[in-house]
Parts: sequence; structure tokens; C-alpha cells
Amino acid sequence: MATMAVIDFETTGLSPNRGDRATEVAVVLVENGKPVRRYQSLMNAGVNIPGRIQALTGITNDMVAAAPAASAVMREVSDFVEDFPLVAHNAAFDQRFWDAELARVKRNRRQEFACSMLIARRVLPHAPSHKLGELAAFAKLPATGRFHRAQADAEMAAQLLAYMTKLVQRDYRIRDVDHDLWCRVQRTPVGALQQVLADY
DNA sequence: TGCCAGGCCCTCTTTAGGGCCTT
Repeated sequence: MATMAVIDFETTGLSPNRGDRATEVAVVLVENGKPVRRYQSLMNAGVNIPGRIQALTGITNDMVAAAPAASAVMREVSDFVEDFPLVAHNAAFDQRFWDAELARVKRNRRQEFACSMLIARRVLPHAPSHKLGELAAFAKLPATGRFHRAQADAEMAAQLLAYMTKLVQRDYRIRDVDHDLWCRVQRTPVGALQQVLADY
């Protein structure tokens, strides 16, 4: 099975278009559902972190002030990710920050994102919520650390993906559940998974 | 203090509105 890169950003807010910046990034490279390499770093973008965000993530202005420059971290994590296809929970969010922070170091994204939240809505339609933490509890996944820290959330998203991989392998007898299949799943209309995967 | 964005998805829909997710 090809390698996938599960990524998570912590940021100062929701929108890079409104000046929000990344404060931490973590990537877990997974093969056959198992983590094989990890990258994590706080990053200093030289901007203030609002108090409510510091309370949410536990990442303070002092922590980020002592961290490497955002530009250096983005070059490093971009080299780490290479061309591996990306996965994130609510990937539209992480994709916006990945693209925006890469653009600041004159780089471009070279691969597609799959979204574990869109996949979970289809594979786990009866979960009470599709928040990462709620899905982790629903699937009884082992704890990875403090929620809303990049490393813990990337590890949890990787575990969730492995959990959903096993379900699809079991229910549809598809041996090689790869990134292309996940992209197909997230484009599948909600409720139509069985029809779409039955003949895969 | 409360809000901000953007895309998906459902419904009391499609000439729209609002909840869910991410920080």
C-alpha cells in the first residue's frame, strides 16, 4: 500500500484570507495503516495568538516566540511530505493553510487531499458526531495526547483512517484501500457508498 | 464580547437557509 501523509495544523484562526497563520504543524506518514515516520514543529509567524485560541490549543505566544520561523518550518515539512498524498480531518481547512503557508515560501502543493471527515460521514454515518474527538470515542481509538495539538490530532486522524480502512476492507472485500479510493469515497453521495464500492 | 471563512449536506430546497466541521 502506498504511503499517505496525515497532516494537522494549529492556527491563530479559521481563515488565512483574513490574516490567520499557522502556529504548529504535524505530519504522520502511514503505510498499511501504521505510522512509519513523524514530523512536528511549532512555528513562529510573528503574529499574536488570540486568547481564546491559546485556551483552545494550549499554544501560547511565548511558546511560538521560541519556535523556528514559519518559513523554515514550511520548507522542512514540505520536504518531509514530498509527493505523498495528503489526508486531514476537514481537509478543506488544512488545505487552505498548507497552500497559503507554502505560497509564502514560494512553493506549490503537488498532491491532492483526502478528507477523513467526509469519508467518515459516508463510512460511519451513524456516529453521533463527525468531530475528530467524537469519532475517536465512537470507534474506541486509543488516546494520542491533548486534543487540539497538531501531533495528537494527526495521530488520531491516522488511527481513524486505519479504522475506516479495516471496515471497508471487511464490508466490501477491497484489499487495497488507497488514497485514490478514499478520494472516490469522499466524492460518493452520502448514503450511496454500497452501490459505489460494491463493484470496485 | 462576539464575530469572522468556506465547503459540505440536509430540508420546511433548487430564485434558500442553517447546522456541521476545522482554529
